[in-house]
Amino acid sequence: MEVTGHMPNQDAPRSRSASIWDVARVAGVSQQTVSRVINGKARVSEETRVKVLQVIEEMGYRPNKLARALAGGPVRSVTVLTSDTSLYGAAATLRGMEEAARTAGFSVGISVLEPGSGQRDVAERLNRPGEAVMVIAFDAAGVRALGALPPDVPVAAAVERRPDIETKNPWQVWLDDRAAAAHATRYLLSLGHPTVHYLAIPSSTSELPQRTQGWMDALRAAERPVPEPLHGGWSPRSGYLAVRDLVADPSVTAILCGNDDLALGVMRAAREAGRDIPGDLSVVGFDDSPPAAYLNPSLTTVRLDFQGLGRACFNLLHRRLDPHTAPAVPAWSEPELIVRESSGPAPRSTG
Amino acid sequence: MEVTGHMPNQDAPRSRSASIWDVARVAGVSQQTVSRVINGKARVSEETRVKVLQVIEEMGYRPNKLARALAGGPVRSVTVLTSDTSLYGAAATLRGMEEAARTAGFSVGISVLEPGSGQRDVAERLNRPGEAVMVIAFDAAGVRALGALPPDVPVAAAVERRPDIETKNPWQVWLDDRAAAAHATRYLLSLGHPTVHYLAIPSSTSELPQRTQGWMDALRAAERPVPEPLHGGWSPRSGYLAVRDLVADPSVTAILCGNDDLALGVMRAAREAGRDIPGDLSVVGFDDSPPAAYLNPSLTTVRLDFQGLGRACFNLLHRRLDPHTAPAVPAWSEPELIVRESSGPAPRSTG
DNA sequence: AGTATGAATGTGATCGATAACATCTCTCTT
DNA sequence: AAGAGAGATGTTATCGATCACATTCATACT
Repeated sequence: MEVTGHMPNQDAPRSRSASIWDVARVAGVSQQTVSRVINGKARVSEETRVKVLQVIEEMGYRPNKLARALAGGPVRSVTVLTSDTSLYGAAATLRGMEEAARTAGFSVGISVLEPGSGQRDVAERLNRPGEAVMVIAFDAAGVRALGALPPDVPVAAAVERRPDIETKNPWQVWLDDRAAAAHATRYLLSLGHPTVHYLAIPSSTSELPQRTQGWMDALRAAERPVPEPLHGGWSPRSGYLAVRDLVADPSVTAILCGNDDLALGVMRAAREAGRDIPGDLSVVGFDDSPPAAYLNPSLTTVRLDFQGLGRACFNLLHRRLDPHTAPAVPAWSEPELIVRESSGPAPRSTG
Repeated sequence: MEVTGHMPNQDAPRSRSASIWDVARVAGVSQQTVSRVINGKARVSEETRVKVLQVIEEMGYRPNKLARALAGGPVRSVTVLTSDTSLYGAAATLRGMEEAARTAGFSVGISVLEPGSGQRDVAERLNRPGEAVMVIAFDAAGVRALGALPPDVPVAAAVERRPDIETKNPWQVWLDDRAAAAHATRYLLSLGHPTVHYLAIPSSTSELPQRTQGWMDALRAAERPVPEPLHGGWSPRSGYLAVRDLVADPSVTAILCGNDDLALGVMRAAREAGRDIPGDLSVVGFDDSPPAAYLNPSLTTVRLDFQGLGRACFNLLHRRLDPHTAPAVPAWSEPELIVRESSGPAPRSTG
C-alpha cells in the first residue's frame, strides 16, 4: 500500500510518542480510519476496528487532546474561574465541578482571580476562542470576571443571587441564601430572642446581599427591630474584630453570621467577653463547614450543598455544549438548618 | 501584495475570532512577522513592530494557546495531580502551586485522583505527550500516581518523605515532618508528661510515616515508653472515634495528632469524657489550619508551610523545563511549633 | 445485465500557531 | 565596484488531530 500526500516523515528518529499516523501505519490503514475507531463515529468493519484497537493498545497510543481540540473536535475541557480557593464555599463548589467534569470525561483547568483582575486579564486565561468556562461568582471578583467574559464563550456560573425574572440567565445556578437566612433568623426568634444581629460577609454586588436580605425579611415579618448589620470579611479574625464591642453588650443575645469562619471568630470574642454560649448568647453560622460539628460548642449552622451546586453547574454547562447528549442537570439540596450546641433559648434576664 | 501558499480561505464568513492570519492581512505583513512580534524573538523593524501591535490591539487578537503548544512553542501549562482537595494540606499546597504558576504565566490544570486510579488512568489525564505535571503525593493515591507517570513527563512533586541519599530525586520537595513531630513530642515531654500518645493519619507508603517516626525518635531519645500509635483517617470524626476509649484513661495526658482535624475530634472526645484541656490532657495538632487559632481551646499545632512548598514545587518544575531562564527555587519555611491553649503542664496526680 | 445504494475506507484541506530555510535589501569592507 | 554579512521579511513544512469529499466494492433492485 502506498501512502502519499500529507504523510509526515517516517524516517526521522522517533523521539516523540506515537501519533495517529504511527498507529495507522502499523495497523495498515489510513489515519482517518484510526480516527473513526477512536471516536466511534462512522461505520468501520469489526475486523478493522479490532485490529486498530489492538495496535493502539500495543503502542500505548493516547490521542493528543490539544491537536484534537484545535482540529475542531468535541470540546473536552473546561476552565474554572474562581477567586480565593481557601474559602470553604468556593473550594467545595470547585470540588463538585471538578468531580462532575472528570466523570463526564472533561479535563478541568483552574484559574484563580486576583481581586484586581481586569477584563483583558480574564480573556488572557482562556486557552482558545470558544473555551468552555465555569465561574464561581460568590464574590465581587467572580462577578466581575463573569461580566468581563467575551460574549461568545460558553459559560455556566454559580452565583450568589437568584436572577430576576427579567434578566433571567438560564446558565446560572444558585443557593437560596435569602430563604435560608430568613429561616435561621426565624429559628432564633422562636427561641425567644428579642432580635437577631447579623454579621455579613463581603457582598458580591453593590446591592444588599441575599443573606442580609433574608435576615431582614424575617425580622420585619416578625416586627422586630432591625439592628445595623455588621460587616466582616471571610476569616475568623475579621469576625472576631467586628464583634468585639458588640458581644460585650448583654442585650445582644443572638448573632447570625455570614459564614462559619466568622462564627468561629464571634465565639472567641464572646468567650473573651465572658459570655457563655449558648447560655448568654446564641451563635449561628452559614455553610456547615467540616469543623462545625466538632467545635466547642458545636456550631448551629445552615448547611449549603456547595458540592451539589458545583456538580449542577457543570451539568448545565454540559447541556449548553451539547444539548442532545448531555445528561439532565441534577437537583442539588436545599439549604438546611443544622441545630447544634451553639444556639439555645434567650437568657431570662433579657426581654 | 500577493499572498499565496498556505493562506486559508479569506472570504469565508468570519464567525470565529481573529487568528494570526487575520492580523497579518490587516497589518500588511506575513503571519511569520506577526509571530515574531508576539514572541519578541527575531529582529523586526520598530516600525513594523508598532504597526503589528496596534493591529493586534484593535482586533483584540489573542494567540490560541492550543495551537501554540501543538506547534512546539514553549510549554506554558501544568497539570496538577492531587487527591482529596478538601484536606487542608493538599488544598494549601495546590494554592501555592497555582499562584506561582499563574505568576510565571502558566495555565494550570487540576486533576483529582480517585483512590483507585490506575496507571492507565493517570496517563489519560495528560493533554499531550510531554505535558508538565506536578503531583501532590502526601497520600497513597498521590504516590501511586507519581509512580505511574510515564518516564518522559517532566514532573515535580511534593512528597511526604525526604528522599534517601540513594534514590535521591532532585525534582521533589518535602517538609521535614519527622523533625517537626520530634520537636512537638519533646515539647510535650518538657511539660512533664510521662509519655506522649500519637494518633496517626493514613500513611502514603507501606513504611512508617515520617511523623510517626519523629514521634518515636523523641520518645526513645528521652527513654520513655512508646505507646502503640493509634490510626485515624483525615477527618475530625475519625479522630473522635479512634480515641474515644483512650481519652477515658486518666494516665493518658498528652496526645499528638497527625493533623488539626484529628485534634478537633480528639478534643471533642476528651470533652465528652469529662477531661479538661489542657488541665487533664494536652492535645497538639499538625498543620496549623486556619481555624486552629480560634478553636476552644485554641490549638497548639505545628505550622507547616504548605503554600510555600507548593510555590517551591512549581519553581522546581519551571527550572526543569527551562533551566536557564527560570528563577531560582525559593526556600520555604521550616515547620514551627505554635503553642496555644490546648497544651500545658502535666497534671499533678499523674507521674 | 445495468445501475442505484450504501458500507468501508482513503485523500486532501484545515485548525492556528512555530520552525527552518529562502529571499531581498542595505551597508560595510577591500 | 563587487562581494560579504547582517537585518528584515516572506515561504513552506510541520505539529496531531478532524472534516468534507472522493473512491472502491459488494449487494440489491428494476
